[in-house]
Order: sequence, then structure tokens, then C-alpha cells
Amino acid sequence: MHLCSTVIEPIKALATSQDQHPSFTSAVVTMGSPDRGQEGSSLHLSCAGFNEPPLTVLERDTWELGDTKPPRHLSAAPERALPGLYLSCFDMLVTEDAAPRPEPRKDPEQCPVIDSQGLGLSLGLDGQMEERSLEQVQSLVVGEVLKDIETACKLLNITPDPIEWNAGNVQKWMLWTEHLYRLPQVGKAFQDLNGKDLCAMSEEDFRQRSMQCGDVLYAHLDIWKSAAWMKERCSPGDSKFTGGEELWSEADSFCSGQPIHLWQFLRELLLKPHSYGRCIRWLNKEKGIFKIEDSAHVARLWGIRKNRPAMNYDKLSRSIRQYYKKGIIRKPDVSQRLVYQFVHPV
DNA sequence: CATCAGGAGTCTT
DNA sequence: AAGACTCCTGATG
Repeated sequence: MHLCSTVIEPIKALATSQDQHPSFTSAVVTMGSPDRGQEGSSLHLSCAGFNEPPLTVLERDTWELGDTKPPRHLSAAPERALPGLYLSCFDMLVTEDAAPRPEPRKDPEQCPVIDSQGLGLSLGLDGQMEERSLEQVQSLVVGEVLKDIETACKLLNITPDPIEWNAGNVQKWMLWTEHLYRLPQVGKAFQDLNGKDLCAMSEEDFRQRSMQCGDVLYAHLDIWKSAAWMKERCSPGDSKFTGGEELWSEADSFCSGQPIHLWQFLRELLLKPHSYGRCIRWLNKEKGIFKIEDSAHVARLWGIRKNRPAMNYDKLSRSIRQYYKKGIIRKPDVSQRLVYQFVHPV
């Protein structure tokens, strides 16, 4: 499988340009996290394609380090919901190069574009190397997206594909997304919608239900839809996206399995510092010592997971203390507030 | 005041 | 029955 070679230019543009181009669909790669930029090690990618050329442009987005919301303009997505069009750059990533090799692009002013008509660059040796490294970057990006979604699935006990969600799952996802991006609570506006309804909604529908963050929710859902679509499209055994398949199957088994334990939940949060590092983080990962930075937030997330709206840190900490006897969690030797230690660190 | 420790009854799976 | 939830009293910083 080859990447469409014209993806290279957009990535270059990503590194150098902050300008937006009027004729983009939206494909966004950002470093860091919507919630916590400091970790900065993971890539967040989201795209939404129009089905008219130019099909996709990667652009640098304003969703920068430290920002708390995904890019607004992500929402520039198609009104008609064709699964294959949700994420045209994913499309490019997973599609065999069926189209004829494109001509070199002559116009330097032209915005970098993944041309839907199959136009692009023919590459020399350098280009091939670039292509390879770009492929690695994209693989990494997609892998990170899949991992993030996998984690959320585990934590929420929902399936990765939004279309399968019932109304309860939708509410959970909404609550979770609100907390992740620190959005105002608007879940009520989406009550009684199942996943199918949600997926059928346009950005405008989202905006109508929530002026404040409908577009953000729409964009976030778009990522999930795209990932689900990609998962479906990836043939089993395709190891292109590092661990992607395993991650998914892992997530599936987790979702359909036993209820998650609190200690597992905490560990999952700790494994995603770029998403949850603001509320819980390792003090000493080797020794399994962690600190709950935002007790209310962690309790709220746990409450969402367990469908316990009344959950608070008082109750959560009581549950943690039950682990003392069982030898799962203890207080570290030097006891500190909000600091605990896994007895058997990974 | 928030956190911590632990008893005890209830609920959920 | 296990694990978690809930409510509680009392201690600590």
C-alpha cells in the first residue's frame, strides 16, 4: 500500500504555514493534546472531507498546545453523511494507489492538496524517503487517534462505532467529551438520541441543539465516525497502523466484558497523560505512585463510567481504601494527600 | 475545609 | 458473593 504522494506537501505546509486557505476541506494534525499540551508526545488528527476538489488540504490549526477545544473549523464537513467521505485523508491513508501517478505540481502558490482526481507528485529518491517518513508520521497519527478512542471505549464501556450506541451510550460519550474538552454541559439537548440519530445529524443540527459547542461535539464525533469507518475498511491483519487492529479487538473484548474495576479505570487514565494528566498523573511510574490532581474531576469521570451521577471524591476514595486490604493500592511510605500507590506496578 | 481512615448497611452485577 | 456505593464518625493538616 502506498500513501498518496501529495500528502507530503500538506505535512510540510503544516510545519511552516499558519495561514488558512479558503478552499480546504479540513484535515488537521496538531501536536499535543486538547486537554494538556505539556506532554506533547501524541498527535491528534482529525479531518473531514468535502466531496469536491480540492479534496483535502492539511493545514495547521489553531488547536494548539494548551488549547482546550478541538478545532472549530473541523466542523466544515459534508452535510450528506457518506461514511467514506468523513475522513478523506484517512481515505488516502488506507487506499491502495489505484489512481494514476499524478504530475508534479507546478504552481507553488497552490495550496497543498490531496487531489481527488488523482493529481499529485512523482517523486525522486528524496521524495521516496520523504514519503516513507511521512507514512510513518501518518501511521503514528492514526495510531494515536485509534489508541485515544480505544481508551475512551474502555473507560466508558461503549463500542468504538458511534452508530451502534444507544441513547445511554450517547449521553455517556457527550458527558465524557464535555469533560475532556471542558465544555459546558449540553447533554440534555441530545437526550433521546441514539448513535444512529447522532451520526445522521449535520453540523447545523448540532449547532441548533447547542450554539456553544455543537460544532466541537460534531467535530469530535466526526473523528470517531471516521475511525470506525477506517476500522471497518482495514482488512484484518493489516498492521499498517501500529497495533491498530489489536487495539480495536482489545477494546472490543474489553467493552463486551466484565465491568471495569476502579483500579483499572485509574490505571487507564494514568496511561493517557496527554488526555487526563490534568486530573491524575504518575509521580513515580516505576513504583506505581500516582497523584490525583483534580479529585472532583476524576470522581466525575468515574461517575460517568459507572452511571453514578452522585459520585464524588469522598466515595471514590472510600473505594480506593477498600483496596488497602486487598493489596491492590496503598498509601505510599511517605503519605501525601491525594497520593496513592499501586502495590504491583506494571 | 478537604482529605483520610475505616465501620456498616445497601445496591448491583 | 464480590465489588462498589453510600452514609457515617472521627482524626488530621
